[in-house]
Amino acid sequence: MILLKLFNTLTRQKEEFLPLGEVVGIYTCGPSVYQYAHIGNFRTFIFEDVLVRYLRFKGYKVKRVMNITDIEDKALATARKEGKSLWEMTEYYSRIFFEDMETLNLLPAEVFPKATEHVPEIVDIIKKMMTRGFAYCGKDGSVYYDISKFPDWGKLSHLKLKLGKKKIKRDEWGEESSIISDFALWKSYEKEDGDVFWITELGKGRPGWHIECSAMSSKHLGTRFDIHIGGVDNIFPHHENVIAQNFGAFGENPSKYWLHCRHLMVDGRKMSKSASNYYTPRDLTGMGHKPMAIKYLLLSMNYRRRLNFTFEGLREAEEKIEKICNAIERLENASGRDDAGKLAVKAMERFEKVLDDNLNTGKALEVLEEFTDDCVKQNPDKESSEKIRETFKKMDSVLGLGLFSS
RNA sequence: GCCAAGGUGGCGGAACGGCUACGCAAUCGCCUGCAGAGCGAUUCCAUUCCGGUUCGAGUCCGGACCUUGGCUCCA
Repeated sequence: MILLKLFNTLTRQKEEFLPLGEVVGIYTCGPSVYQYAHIGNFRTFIFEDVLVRYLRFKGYKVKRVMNITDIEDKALATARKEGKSLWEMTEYYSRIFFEDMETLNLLPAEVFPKATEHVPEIVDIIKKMMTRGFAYCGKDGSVYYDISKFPDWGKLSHLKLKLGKKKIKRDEWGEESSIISDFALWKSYEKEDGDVFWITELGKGRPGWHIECSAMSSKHLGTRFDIHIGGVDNIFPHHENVIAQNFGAFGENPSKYWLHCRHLMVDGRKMSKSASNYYTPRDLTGMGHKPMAIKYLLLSMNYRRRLNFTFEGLREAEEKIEKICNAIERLENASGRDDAGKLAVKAMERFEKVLDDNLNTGKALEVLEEFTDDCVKQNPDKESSEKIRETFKKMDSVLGLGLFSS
């Protein structure tokens, strides 16, 4: 079997994918459920989906965990502002998220752990860090990670920051951004938290932002698993801190491969919630665009490259999908004489080759398009048209474009 | 400022140091009762700039300029 190569942020190199054990463990940073997820977020989720599908296609068993971040400063602030309870709000946006996943034909993860349902595990892992001397209790009652104890800090993001002693409890911009700071693992209760608190051995309070990923990944995948994925904006500080935490608690980096999906741009700028220049899947479907066209567009570029979202691109994606579906439909009544079976074999080989190279979905779509063109030009006989259909099915099982569902 | 990524036709985007993809747009045909879809053909003075290496550079080296991203909200 040809090996898949993946770009590991940790080493900044493409590496051959060699799993640690029988089942490939994948942890993916899921949505923060205080807003609608936008198609930039979904670029990462779609990439993850194709990776999982492709690994299964290659015969691996995969266990994927996708966390649901249902507690953090922004979520609390949003709930307060909208006059809703945190639970009410996160429940709503989680439901929407799952609906959107289905709309985009994304496979569900094996586990969708919620931060609020893992407080005992969170407390436990913080206690481990304290026992091992990586965490301490601050004067304000919060528990902080002592960054000076972790020599490898910064290895993932390659940032050269100065060691400082500024503590960050709230997830806000520090005034001196070039100074590394101890960050909160457990945030002591404050009035604005309202009814959101847990009474634990660490006192009355709530989990910090980064800790859930350490707690939930170690619970559901063990302290060492294969792949951790997220958007590039998670590299720093989130994943850097996750690595620090795991080292503090278990003495090792939790993941062998760290994959990061680059941002989706709109009009040449990053699509983000804070810049409010984003579209959600339902914005676009509401305008009459097909979900699979959105997906097609988001897959049309290798995940490590920036992709600029335009409506022209969306329209093109729509046309390409239609073209492919039309070609498949025609095969149904094929009654020609050409033995086109070779086409299918060749296309499949190329398809795998480009995906093996760091999951280049953009090129995979090109292969799919060219294969479509080739098939249309021929007049396949019954037998080879069956082969061709099978090949389309296989490709679709990896890309999840629902080519056969209409 | 520091750390990255990148600059290719009207647009989007490929390209082991050699044969100048491909798609969109545009034009013309074929097919069609009309439309759509499909097929064929055609058009377009493209590699940010300046040096260097080479028989040969979009590709390698050096230097500018510009764009974007990260630098404690974020997929």
